Amino acid sequence: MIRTQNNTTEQCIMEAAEALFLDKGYARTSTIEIARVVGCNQALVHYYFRSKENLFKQVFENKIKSFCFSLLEISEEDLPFKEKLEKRIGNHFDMLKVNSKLPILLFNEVHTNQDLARKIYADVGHLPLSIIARMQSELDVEYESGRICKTDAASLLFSIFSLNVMTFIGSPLLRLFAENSKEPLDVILEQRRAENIRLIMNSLNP
Amino acid sequence: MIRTQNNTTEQCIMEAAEALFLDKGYARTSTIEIARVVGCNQALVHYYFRSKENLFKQVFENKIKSFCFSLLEISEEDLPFKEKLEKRIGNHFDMLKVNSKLPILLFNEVHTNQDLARKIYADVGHLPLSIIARMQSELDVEYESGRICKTDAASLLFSIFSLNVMTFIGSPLLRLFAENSKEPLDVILEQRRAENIRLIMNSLNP
DNA sequence: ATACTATTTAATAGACCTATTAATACGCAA
DNA sequence: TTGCGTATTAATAGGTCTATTAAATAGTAT
Repeated sequence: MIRTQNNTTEQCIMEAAEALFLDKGYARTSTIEIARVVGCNQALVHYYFRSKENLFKQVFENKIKSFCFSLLEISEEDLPFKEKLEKRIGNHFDMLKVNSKLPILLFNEVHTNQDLARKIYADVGHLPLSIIARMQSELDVEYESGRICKTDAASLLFSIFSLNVMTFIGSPLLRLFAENSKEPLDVILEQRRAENIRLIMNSLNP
Repeated sequence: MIRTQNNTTEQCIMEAAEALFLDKGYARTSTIEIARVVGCNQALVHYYFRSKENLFKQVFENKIKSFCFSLLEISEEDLPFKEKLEKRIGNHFDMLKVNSKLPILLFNEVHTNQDLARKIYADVGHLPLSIIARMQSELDVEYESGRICKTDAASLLFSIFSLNVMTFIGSPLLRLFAENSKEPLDVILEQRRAENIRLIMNSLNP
């Protein structure tokens, strides 16, 4: 058996699986192909992970949570609200840039695979409530002191989420839309990052 | 053979295929299942459409174009720019609501299926340029007369597209985010529609 | 009715895939 | 070295899927 890293076989399988799932989606990825990439026998994939579905879950379990709620995590820094929010939006964007193929994979699975959707829901369905509430109280304070307009936290967060995530889900279209500028994708992404922040901050004006 | 409509068999197959592809994605949908839904022999699917891929293309060919560029179509009404834009954003949203499962299907196929991506690109890749240019000139006129801030058409259009499309791709999350309100999804969608328009219009302020 | 065409069916070849099983190789402690 | 647990392999059962073929049926024009 040939391994590329000095990782354990189990780790190698997870890494190969992650790359393939992200590239081709769940349905189009086979355990045979995962094994071929790792350079091991296909039975090993089942030896370590029992089933393809289980492998998928193990690979993405943690990523799912951080993907869904990285935006909601309260940064501990003690900055004025607006600056803190700008930072959060940017951080969220950067996190997505590093995992740019994750959103389309997860949303596709959730949409086409009822079972997985329920599983994820059970896992993380309870999280947003408390975090949104905390955000709401921050927003209320700002509103009271006249620095922003009255704002619903859930709605705001979903808007940020939409703008940032769609930059990566829509990257094929983004290329088309930005064809005028002939810029490399990286530059376009930087522009989107700035524009997303601007859009959101603008929307808070009293 | 049992048909539900008095449509031709060919139409029935296309309708069943559309519904199944939208529900379960391309990879998880089999020609066998399509035939089962229609109530005909599986060979008929190939008799009329030769291959599953071909069937997919025939079903979604037109929808792909209207999906990608419905936003760009210039409405002929002769309204002030801002009112026209508000209308366009709303129309785009409404079109998506009627085809709410289309975005995730198309983006997933484009991301996981290189061939299809190239095919679509060849089909529609040339469209945006001229239309964005027209939009840009409208924006420039508004800018010159001081009614909006300097605005890049492609960027604006992509933002609108992001907010509207993500409402439907992200509907599972939207439910979570909006769990506080306990509103039915339809009400939440109306809120998003209004909020998307507000966000964009706000971003144009000089 | 006859002949010809279009539609539909049954049957199946040929791939490929998941998961399991039984056998083999390996590493290491006693 | 022997023995034992872990890792790995080959082989394959059993399933599903796409696409094709040849035969049967329905429809229509003459």
